[in-house]
Amino acid sequence: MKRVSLDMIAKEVNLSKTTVSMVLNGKGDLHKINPDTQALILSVAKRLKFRPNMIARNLSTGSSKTLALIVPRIIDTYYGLIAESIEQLSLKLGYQVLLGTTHEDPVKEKELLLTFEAQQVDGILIASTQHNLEDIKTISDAGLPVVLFDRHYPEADLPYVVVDNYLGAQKLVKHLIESGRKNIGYVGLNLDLTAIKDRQRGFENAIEGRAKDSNNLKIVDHQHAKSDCRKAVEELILNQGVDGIVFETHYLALYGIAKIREMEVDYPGAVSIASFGDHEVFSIFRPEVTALVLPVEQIAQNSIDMLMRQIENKPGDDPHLNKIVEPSMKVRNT
Amino acid sequence: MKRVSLDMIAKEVNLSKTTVSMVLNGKGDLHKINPDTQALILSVAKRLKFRPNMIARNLSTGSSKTLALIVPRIIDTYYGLIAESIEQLSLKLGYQVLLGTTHEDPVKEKELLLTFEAQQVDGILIASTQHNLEDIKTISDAGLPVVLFDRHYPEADLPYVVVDNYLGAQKLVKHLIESGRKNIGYVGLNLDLTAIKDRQRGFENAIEGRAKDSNNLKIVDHQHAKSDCRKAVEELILNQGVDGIVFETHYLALYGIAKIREMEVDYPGAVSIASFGDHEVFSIFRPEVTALVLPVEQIAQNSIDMLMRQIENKPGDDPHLNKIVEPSMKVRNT
DNA sequence: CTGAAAGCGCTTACAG
DNA sequence: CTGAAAGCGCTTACAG
Repeated sequence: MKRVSLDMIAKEVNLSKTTVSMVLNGKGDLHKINPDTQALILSVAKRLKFRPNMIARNLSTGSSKTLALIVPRIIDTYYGLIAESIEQLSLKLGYQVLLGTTHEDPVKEKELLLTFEAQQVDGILIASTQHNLEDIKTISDAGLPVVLFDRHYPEADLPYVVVDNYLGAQKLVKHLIESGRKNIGYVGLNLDLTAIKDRQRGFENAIEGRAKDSNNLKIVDHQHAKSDCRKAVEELILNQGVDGIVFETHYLALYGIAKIREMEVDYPGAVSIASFGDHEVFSIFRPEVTALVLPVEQIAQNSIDMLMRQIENKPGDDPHLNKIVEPSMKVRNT
Repeated sequence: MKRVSLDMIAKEVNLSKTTVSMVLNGKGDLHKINPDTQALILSVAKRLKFRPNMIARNLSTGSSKTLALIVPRIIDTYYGLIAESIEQLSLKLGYQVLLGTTHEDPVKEKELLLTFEAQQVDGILIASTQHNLEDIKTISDAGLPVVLFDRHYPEADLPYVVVDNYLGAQKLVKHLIESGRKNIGYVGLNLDLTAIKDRQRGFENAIEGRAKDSNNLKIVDHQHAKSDCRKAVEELILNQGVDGIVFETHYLALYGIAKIREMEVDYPGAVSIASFGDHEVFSIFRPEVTALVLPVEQIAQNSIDMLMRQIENKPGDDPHLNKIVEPSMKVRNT
């Protein structure tokens, strides 16, 4: 594939690469290049369909104009939504985004981190498995901007943007209580993530004082989430007699709803539910499912902002960046 | 950020960059470099945590080792799944993937195409809006490998991998007929895509001979898919008295199911449904939803294969590549 | 207002 | 078995 280069244009117009480069980078006026010269260069570049070789430019400028985005999985619509936002925002700022998915595997995550570093990305946005602090630290210390989002390492001094999971869980419980529920259950995952623990703490704390029963808190194995969740729901309703259930994440809610529908219970009359995290089908279902919605655009925007601040970092400006974003209730019919 | 370069290693071991480069690229034996020398270089590189600057390598080799993936939207789980597969496969082959989403906007698509080309990607995988043949042609003719997937331009001579939509629609109808349905309706989108038209043709053809009524074929505006789909379902059931409905895509099925559930009909007893394209919730719903599943891994695998064949293209090997992949019925309870 | 030249960090054909 | 040197296609400090 023979592409037209700066050099070819320079020859065509009988000027130096320097001049051509300046003009084509919009620095013509800055360098006081003759307007006619500029017009000529521009027109020739257009005629020849010149597209600069970004690789060469990147090598020269030391910036690749690409960001890396690492998420557990892209088909999780929560991360999918964030990915879309980030892609849009990056593009607007002139950055491409490289995508990587870990499937919660720290080894895969480590590989991705190293590869992206080698690819000279200008920054990394990562929803980590939370089992790679070492590598992330190393990369960050080496001067490559990193922002943790959704998942962070509380013990580390790295920029992050996360949801207020504790508050979120409380909001869910509060909503159920206010709608008259007296005996609330919870179905959560056995994942070793701060986000998850915060949700469980939030639930336990909010439930305080009310018919509090540790059997109302069901933790299911994330490997067998579907069957275990169905079992948990059954127990909560049959044995614990709950009249409300909080699901720790959207897909647990999905599993739970299916189970409830099969059971002989008045739903959402006798058993009402609320999900931590929204899902596209929640507003399609009848009854529509009440959920705590996580502000994905805010997460994306803050993450990008934080990353850009680091990328454009003036030395001395060492911002201890972090942002805790507030989720909001979307009360629907359950 | 000061990184260690080939040069630093060369100085450290008192050898030339050439030798170091060869060894680090695993070509040591090929060039008969002394094994001890090799061992030394390797160990020093490791100690210094050398990571080659891919940008520099790319400029030198003329290959960026990155692929571009362009899809309408990543939160559509169908494309999400394909994206995940492609990402995995690419990584295995040593390619990173750059992501772009068009949201069905040809202008956005064109921008992405040009940017990726400038970024020197080694190949482009695209589920096109089907309104950019010119640009794709130009890029492909310039020698940049392109594979169209899911959406193709039938009039153009470009490599593609698509689903057999015509056959798929027929399978859906056949299934409904075989399960005793006599009066089948269809809800589709007003999109100007070959895939869509093939589905509608497939339906019409399969329904031939049976109580065929053009009012059984409802085309809804994709801008107001939700409300229009609900309306269509209502008409099909109330006015047309259908006992089975084929939905042209997973989200139409989602909308339709919600509507059916609200209506006073025996579902799936009196009205059974089947969806073109699977969705994660279909197996969670009770009853579980019958769907035609599109072989995403196959699509991903074939697309990558086709792209790689072009990338490694020996001149003279000008393969008219294309693959039509077969969808399969996943019969569940509806 | 414009250009010659060095440099970004690699790879590789050629030479010995 | 190893190295000097050119080259990939840009940018930019410096000079005039």
